Order: sequence, then structure tokens, then C-alpha cells
Amino acid sequence: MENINDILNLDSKAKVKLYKKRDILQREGVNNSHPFFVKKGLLRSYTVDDKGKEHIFMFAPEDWVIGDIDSQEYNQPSTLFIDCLEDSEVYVIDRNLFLQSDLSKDQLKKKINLLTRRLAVLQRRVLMLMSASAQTRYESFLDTYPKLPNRVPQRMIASYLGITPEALSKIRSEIARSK
Amino acid sequence: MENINDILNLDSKAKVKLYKKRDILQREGVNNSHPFFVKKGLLRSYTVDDKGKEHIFMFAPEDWVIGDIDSQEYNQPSTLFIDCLEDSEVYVIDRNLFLQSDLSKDQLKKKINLLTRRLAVLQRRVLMLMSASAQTRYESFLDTYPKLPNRVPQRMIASYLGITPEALSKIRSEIARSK
DNA sequence: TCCATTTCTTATTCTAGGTTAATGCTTTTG
DNA sequence: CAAAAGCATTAACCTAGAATAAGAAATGGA
Repeated sequence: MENINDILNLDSKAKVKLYKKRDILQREGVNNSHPFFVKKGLLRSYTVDDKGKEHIFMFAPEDWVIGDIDSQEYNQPSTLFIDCLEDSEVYVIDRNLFLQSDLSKDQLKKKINLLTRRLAVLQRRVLMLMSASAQTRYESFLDTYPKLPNRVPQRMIASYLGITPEALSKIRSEIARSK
Repeated sequence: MENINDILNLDSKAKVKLYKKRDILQREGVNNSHPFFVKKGLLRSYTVDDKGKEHIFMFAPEDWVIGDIDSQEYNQPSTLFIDCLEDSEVYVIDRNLFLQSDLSKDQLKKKINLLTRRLAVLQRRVLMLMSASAQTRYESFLDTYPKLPNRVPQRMIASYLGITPEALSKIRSEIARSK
């Protein structure tokens, strides 16, 4: 990854914060939601539906940025919770950082690049969710995040895939059996 | 929407093209894929899986931009087809437009805005696909694109929602009956 | 205008994944 | 260190939506 500092102006603009596992950085319904850059540790964002069930939108290990783009862009109360899966060191990013005028063209272009990459990732995710079986989705998750399965409980992987922990367990045992 | 011309530099950079209904603007596997701005008409992007089944990623009516971000960003063969659902007037956008140096900061910032909005839309779509029933997804599709159902066949709406035409037909008749 | 093709609907059967519940395993916490 | 809470797994049953089939309605090209 390119030097994220170039893009985020972290030194001058952002504040470092330390959080403990299970700390909640953002709740559903807050109005001043902002993005976070993960320097160390692991965060996740998720919704909670009317039945109280969690749906994980994304994981953010080291060097990832995480936030509720929907609410930040449209200035609406956030729909996502963000919390820590491990003790973490996090930069709180100014939500208007990229509207400020003292950014160079180069920084803006890098930002465009980052956004485009995230779009590409989401494009792939949407197509997967629409067309692939749970097993295929799980296998592609393992490809994309080879380190995460050791850091994240099964039930959260299931939640990220959009299936139940029981279904994931079945899939895993089928994969294991067929080898 | 803001004046798209400000962002895309259309007058100077892009060429207008006319296409007929059913014309294919981009096929899977091409290497020089670029985005299109729809001035008039209606395009769609979709994948075709190993069983020959189409999965519609998005519709692009007037004023929308459509392309295969994944392949443009990572310089890989495209995975998406793009074709016309109506006779259309389209600007072919230079794929490297935003890497060129003669763009103003203002244009770059507007581009950032556009990208962010698309991210927000995709965020919502992913969460919907993970957590909502087909009926709920259909209802939210109607909210978001009130004009499209009159311009797009049911089977394509079904394909966009990730369900079969038969399932959509059932849902529609249930909704109708319950009123 | 008419025939052919595509689209929509309804009905039947089938299946991936959900739900519920029970059983051992880990973590956490007091 | 023990009790309690949370976690993964297995199993039995259930359901939304897939697959298949077949008829009715709409559309389009000659």
C-alpha cells in the first residue's frame, strides 16, 4: 500500500486513540460519525437488525480505513456500529478532510485511487452475494483475508458472509471431509 | 446532480456515440474497458456465470456513469458485460481521465464526491443482500428507482435483486393480493 | 397483420440454508 | 480456581427461494 500518511495527513490532522477489545467507537444513530484509520489491532463495522441480529459489513485490520460512508456522505445518522475485536491503536480522521483546501492535487488523486479500490472490492462482494453459494463465498473470503480466520471467531465470519454460524460449521466440516 | 460536465470535461475529452437497443458496448474479458456516461437511454452491466445465467450489477439511466471499476482499477480483463436496454446516447470516458494533470482541484474533489456516493449506494446494497428478504429488497428497489420498473423487464429486476423471475412474480402477486 | 419469440405467471417439487435445541469446549469474570 | 458466559459443532426439522414445466400474455419483426 502507498504511504497512507501522504493521503491522510495524519501527523497534522488526526489524533491517535487507544481502545480496548470490545470498546465501541461508534454507535448506530450518531450524527458526527467519522472514519478511522487502524494503525494496530482490528475493528469491525456492522448493523443490528430488528431481531437483534448482527450483520458485519467489514473488518479493518492494520492499515485499513473504516467508517460509515453512507452516513458521512449524506450527513445522516449512522446505521453502522464500529467496535474493536482486539486492543487497537486508531487515528480518528476528520470527516471533512477531503473537502479542505490545503490538500495537494497529488493527495486528492491518491484519495481517488483509494476510493476506487474500495469500489472494486464492493463490486466483487455484491456480485458474490448475488450469485455464489455460501461455500464459494467462504472460500473466496479465505483467499482475500488469509490472516483473518485466526483472529476472528467463526460466528463473525459467518455474519460477514451473510449466513448462520451453524451453516458455516457445516460447510467447514464438508470441506475438511472432502480432503 | 451537479453539472457532470464540470467533472468529466466532456466537451473536450469524450466522444459521443449512438447505440441501438441490444448493442453490446463491452464484453467480458476485454482489456481496454472504460466508463460510459449515459446522456440518453438506458444501459446495464452484468456478469454471466458458468451456467450461462446473467447477474445484473447495475442499471444506468440518464446521467449515470457505468463501467467495470474492478477491471479499470486493477488493469485486468473485464468481468462485466455492458449493453443497451434502450437506444442510447453515450459519452465514452477516457479511462485515465482522473490521472491526468490538467484537472483542477475542484474537479478532483467533485470526483471524490461522486465516488463516495457510489460507495454509499454499494454499502447499502451489500447490507440489503446480506440481511433482507427478497420482498424487502424488491420494495427498496422500487423506492430507489421508481421509474425503472416501467422501462425494464421483470426478469431483469429479478436478476438485479439476485432472485429468479418466478420468485419475483410470486412476490409481486403476494404484494398485490395483500392490498 | 400474423406468426414467432420473449416475457410473465402459476403450480409442483427440490434444496441450501435457517431455526431450534442439545452437547462439549473455551474464555471470562468473580 | 470454579462458576458462568460465550463458542463451535451436530442433528432434526422447517422454509424461502431455486428448478422445472407449461400455459397465457405481450412484443416485435416480416
